[in-house]
Amino acid sequence: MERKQQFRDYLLTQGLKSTRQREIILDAFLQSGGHLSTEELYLQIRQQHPGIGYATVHRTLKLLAGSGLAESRHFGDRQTRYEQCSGEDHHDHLICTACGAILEFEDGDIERLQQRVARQHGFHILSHRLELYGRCAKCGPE
Amino acid sequence: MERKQQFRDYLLTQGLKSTRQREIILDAFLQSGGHLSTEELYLQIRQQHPGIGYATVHRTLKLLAGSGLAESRHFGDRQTRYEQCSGEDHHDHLICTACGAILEFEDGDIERLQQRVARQHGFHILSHRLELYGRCAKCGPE
DNA sequence: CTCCAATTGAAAATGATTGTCAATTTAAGC
DNA sequence: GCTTAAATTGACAATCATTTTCAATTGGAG
Repeated sequence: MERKQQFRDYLLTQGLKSTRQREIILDAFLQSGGHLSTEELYLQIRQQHPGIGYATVHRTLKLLAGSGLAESRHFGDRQTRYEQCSGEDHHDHLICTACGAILEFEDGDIERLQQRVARQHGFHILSHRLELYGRCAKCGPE
Repeated sequence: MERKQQFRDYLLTQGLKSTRQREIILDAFLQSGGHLSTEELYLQIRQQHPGIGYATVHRTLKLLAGSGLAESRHFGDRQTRYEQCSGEDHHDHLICTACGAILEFEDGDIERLQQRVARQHGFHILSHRLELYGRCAKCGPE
């Protein structure tokens, strides 16, 4: 799988080593679908691999972020969450305050308007974060 | 001043009391301009009022958020920041990754597109957060 | 295979935030 | 103004997520 090779390449270029634990954590992360906190991933991995420590999961997630396979995000709560990212296409989030569901979306029109705002203020945008909080269709408007 | 009365009213409706400390903290907060962390406000207040404790500043900021005078925000770092808010008009942020400057802006067009996105996904938006990270005019494009 | 550097896992350290509690202060009722 | 119950304060401890430490282990280049 290409993702796994991308991670190994990243480790090589940084003078780091491939380990059994890092492979396991990478697998679990890729299978998980995204938006997991360190703790959630740790608990999940522990079921199959009780020997792997919290610190190792934490450190590996930071490596994944460095390699471009993961991106760290902070939503309302205090936990850092990591999501898979394909590398180029950016997306934003709809977050249901009732059930905690996280939906992703992209909107080129909004991005264009962001550029316009930045221009008006002499800014050069490097990245952005857009999160819409509310209630999803399932949970109803109130 | 109307703001100060708004806070006193809020305390009354909640069965809470006006105190010397809360007045001092409110004054300092209103004068500060906004985007302060608890620690920054605490350090500033301590210069004039060494007796006021960190916990009291922290608790009062939460009250201010409850009263609608302040809003808590999380930018990249782990600290909670509080900013003044007039109550109704929402604004978003341009954040310079070089010098840390925080600019505010409003853009009705973007808000309208956000509503469109929400509609498309069956969401009912209650609030949102939009932050544009980049380099400000002073710091230059790179 | 050897060896050095990187890695691991357990535990401790950190940093922001929140809780505890005895002493104090507020404000409502007299 | 005085009394009193309840809220508040401030110092300190507890908590929670995250990060570091360190001795033991492991990876992989030579």
